[in-house]
Amino acid sequence: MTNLNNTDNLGSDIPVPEVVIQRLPLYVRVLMQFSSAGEKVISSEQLGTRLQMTPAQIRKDLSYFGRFGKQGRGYDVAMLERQLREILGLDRMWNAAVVGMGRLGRAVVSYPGFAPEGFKISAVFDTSNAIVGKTFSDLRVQSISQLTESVKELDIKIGIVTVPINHAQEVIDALVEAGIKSILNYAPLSPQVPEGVTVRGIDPVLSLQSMTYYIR
Amino acid sequence: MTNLNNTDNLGSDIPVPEVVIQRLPLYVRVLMQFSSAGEKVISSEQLGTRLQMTPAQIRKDLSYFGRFGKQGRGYDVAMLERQLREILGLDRMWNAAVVGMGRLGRAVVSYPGFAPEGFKISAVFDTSNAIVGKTFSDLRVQSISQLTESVKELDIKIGIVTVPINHAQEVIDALVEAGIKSILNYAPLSPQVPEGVTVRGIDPVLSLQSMTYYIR
DNA sequence: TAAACATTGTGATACAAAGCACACACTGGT
DNA sequence: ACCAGTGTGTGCTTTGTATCACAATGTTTA
Repeated sequence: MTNLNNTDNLGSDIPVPEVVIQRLPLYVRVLMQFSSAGEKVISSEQLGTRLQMTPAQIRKDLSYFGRFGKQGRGYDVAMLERQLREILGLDRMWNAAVVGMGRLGRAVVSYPGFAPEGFKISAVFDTSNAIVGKTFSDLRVQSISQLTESVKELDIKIGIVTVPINHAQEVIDALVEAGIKSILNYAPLSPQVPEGVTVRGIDPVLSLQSMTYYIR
Repeated sequence: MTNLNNTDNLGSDIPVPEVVIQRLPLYVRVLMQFSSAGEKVISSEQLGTRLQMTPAQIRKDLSYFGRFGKQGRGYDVAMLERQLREILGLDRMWNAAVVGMGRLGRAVVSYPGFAPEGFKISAVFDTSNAIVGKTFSDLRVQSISQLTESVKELDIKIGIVTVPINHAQEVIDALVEAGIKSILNYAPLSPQVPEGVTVRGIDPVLSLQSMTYYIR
């Protein structure tokens, strides 16, 4: 143990490519699997096989954030998972609001996959008065006009859009207006958002439509 | 260079990048919007604004497949949509099988967005005997052991996986075994598949997990 | 303690995608 | 019939991403 004081180029401000960021959660997921299989250590090679990518790429990706491995050995599973979670901001809870309480919105609020990963749906909204006031999964549906207020009060940082396509853009505008910077969009359109706001689309039809190219 | 004999590189076999293929459905979507707004003609600039990308990129993408525009004018909306649909193989119907008839699977079969785009869910399966035999949306749940047979009989080309994570890999193996080359995977894992099989994951948690990086 | 082995971290290199910029082609007005 | 205006298609340049390949550093074995 000669020099562990590796404060190097970590503070450098070249931005990390977005593709890299998008891969980190995949690493976290595999690490969880290894962890629950009782493995203490993992190599870039093992990670690579699981994710069908080259070991080199994984090492490069990780090297953007620090030096987490040990030569001749690999990465400590628990430690690497902790580090990656911290980098991604997954070491805390995030409050989300769902807008659109139709069939899809109700499926989303009752989806059991969010909570274990630290995403809590703390408020739900709808544009239609017919639905406002009803309760789903212990959440009373609020009018969209109360969005800004609730966002502040409940410290909501994520918006999930499950309204029909014809209301999607206006709802997204409202979320942006309320200060939301991260939006998960289930509506089948490419919304217009100002710079600084991140939107990720969930769109099974788009996925299918690009797959058919390969089986034509 | 006075050679205008441009019969060229359209038949060339350099493969079209996958990113390009994935963008084509976005173009189709915007074209539909323009079409139903009564617009007859669209420019790469207009397309670009809608999709938040540069006009040049759109023109480049399209040029992989032919010359669809008219200088000084733009693209004929109806014609370009037809062309792109043909390229993507969207000028026909596709039969799909859903495997996993739990909460998620049932949501998927009753999702009204697939049919209008030519994706028909023609059979549904489950691994559990408790569910086999029941009927959802007019489809009788079959045992997974009948997969290969049904795939042939009903000309199923697409598999949609909605089983819990612990059964996902085996179900995907079964689909591959049955000759399926295109899989839409809702289970939160990166499955192992042989070369030649395309998998697209639908994974809201992954999307959220990479967004939090930017709001930390 | 030393030698054989394993695996990281990274500069250099190769490959891929995006954007620029302009010749060319079409349109519409006079 | 011409000219001004517009927007495509594409070669070239720039930017971005993935891979290679190896020195450095750790582990294991005897």
